[in-house]
Amino acid sequence: MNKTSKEELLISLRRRILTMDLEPGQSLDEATISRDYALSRTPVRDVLRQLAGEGYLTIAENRGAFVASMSYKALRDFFRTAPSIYSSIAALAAENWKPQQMDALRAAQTVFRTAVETGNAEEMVTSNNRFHLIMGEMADNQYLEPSLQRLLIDHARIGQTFYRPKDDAMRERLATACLQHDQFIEAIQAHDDQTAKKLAFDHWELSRDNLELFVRPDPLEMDLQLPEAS
Amino acid sequence: MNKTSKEELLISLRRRILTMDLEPGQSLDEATISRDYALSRTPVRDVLRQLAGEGYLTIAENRGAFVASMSYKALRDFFRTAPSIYSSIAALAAENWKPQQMDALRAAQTVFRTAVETGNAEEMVTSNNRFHLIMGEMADNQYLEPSLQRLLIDHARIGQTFYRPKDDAMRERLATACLQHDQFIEAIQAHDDQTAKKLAFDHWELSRDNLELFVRPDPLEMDLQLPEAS
DNA sequence: GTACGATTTGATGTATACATATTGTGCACA
DNA sequence: TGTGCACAATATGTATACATCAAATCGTAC
Repeated sequence: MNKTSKEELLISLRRRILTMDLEPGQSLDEATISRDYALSRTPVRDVLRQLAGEGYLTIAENRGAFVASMSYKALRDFFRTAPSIYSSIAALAAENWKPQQMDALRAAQTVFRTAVETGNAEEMVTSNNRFHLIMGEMADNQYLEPSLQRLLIDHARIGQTFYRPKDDAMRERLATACLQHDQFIEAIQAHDDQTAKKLAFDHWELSRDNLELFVRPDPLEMDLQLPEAS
Repeated sequence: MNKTSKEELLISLRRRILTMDLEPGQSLDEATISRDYALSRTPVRDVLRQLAGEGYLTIAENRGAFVASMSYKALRDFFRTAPSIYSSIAALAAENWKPQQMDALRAAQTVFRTAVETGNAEEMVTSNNRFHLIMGEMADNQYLEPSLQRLLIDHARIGQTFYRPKDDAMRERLATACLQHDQFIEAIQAHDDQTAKKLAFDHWELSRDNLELFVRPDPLEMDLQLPEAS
C-alpha cells in the first residue's frame, strides 16, 4: 500500500478511520506508518497532529497516537448534538452557497448514488461524508464547522451498517437517504433555508433509526479504551 | 523572554494571541520562535500545528503559520453563533459538572475578580477565557467543545476594550460581568440548567454591547490579511 | 521606463541521528 | 507464588543537516 505523498497519507488515514478499517482506540505506530507510506517520521508526525486537531485521533504525550475512541457517553452526546448542528448547517448552506461548491456537491452526490446502486459500502461512507462536508463549507461558518466535522466522523463510524443493508427495509432507507440528498441540492439551489432545515431533521431521523439498530445489538465493537489526550 | 519547555511555548503563544500581543494575520517565523524559546524547530512546528488545530493559527503550505485572521464575515458569524453555543454549554455544564472542575472554576473566578479589582487587563482576558473553557469542560460534550474554543478565541480578541474601561458605564459593565460569573457558579452548583442558560444569554448581551463598541469605531485594527489555510 | 524572467535569498519541508520516556521482562527476594 | 525492583527494549521527542519551494531582487530586453 506504499503511497508517496503526505497528502495521500492524510486522505488515506481519514478514509481508514471513517470506514473503521482503523478501529476506535487503536494505536498508530509512527515507524510502521513511515515504512508503509515511504515517508520519514517527521511528516508522519505532522499528519498525525493535524488529524488530532481535526478530531480523528487523540495524541498522548510520549505514548503516541490513537484513533479517536467511541464511548457510550460520546454516543449520547452525538444523538443530542447532531440534530441542531446539522439543521443549522443546512439552513446556512442554503443562504450562503457559492456556485463552485454547488458543482462539488452535485459531484459528490453522483458518486454517492453510484455507490448506492453498486452496493459499494466504503465509497458510500466517504462520498456521503464528502457531501455533508461540502454542505458545511457552503454554510461558511468557521465556528460551527469544527463541530460538524467531529459529528461527521462519528456519524460515519456509527453508520457502518447503514451502508450494508441486510433487508429490504434497510435498502429502502438507503434509497430514501439518496433521494434526500437530491432534495438537499434542490432546496439549497433555491436558497430555501426552511426546507433545507426541515430536510436536515428528516435526514437525521432516517439515519437515526439505523444508527440505533447498530448501537443496540453489538455495542462492544465500538468501545475500546479511551487514552487521555495530551 | 527565553522559555524552556514546549508546554510554555504553547501557553505563551495562546496568551499572546488572546491578548492581541500577536495580531490577527501576523506571520510567525519558526526560526525566530526557536531562538526566542530555546527550542529546535521540530517541537516549535509541533506546537504551531497544534495551535492551528485549535483555531489559533492557520498554516499555509510552504508559507508558514499566521495568527488566525478576523474578517468582517467572521464577526458576523461570531455574533450569530455565540449565543446558542454559549447557552447550550452553560446548560450542559449545570447538568454534568464534576467537583474537581468546580474547584477549578472557582479558582479561575478568584483570579478574574482580583484582575478586575486591580485593573490588570491581560490577566482579565486569560482568566475570563479560562473560566469559560472550564465551563466547556464541565459541559463535557466533545462535539460542541471545539466550537466553543474557537468562539472564545475571537471573543477574547474582540473584547480587548471590555477589559480596559474608559468610563464609569464600562466599569459598571465589567463589575456586572464579574458578578454574573459568581451567579454562574451558583447556578451550576445547584444543577440549575435553566438559570445557567438564562445567565449565558444575559452575559452575552452584556458583553455584546461592549463588543459592538469595539467593532464600530475602529474596525481597521482587526483585519490584516487572510492567508489561505492548507 | 516598464515588463518580464532568471537568479538569489530566505523561508518551510524532509530525513536521519540521537536523547529521553514508557513499558514490558526477568530475576531476586519475601 | 506473588511482589517489587532493575534493566532492557521499543517507542516517542528533539536536534540538526539538507532539500525544496516561494518571494524578492536584480538584470535585461523591449
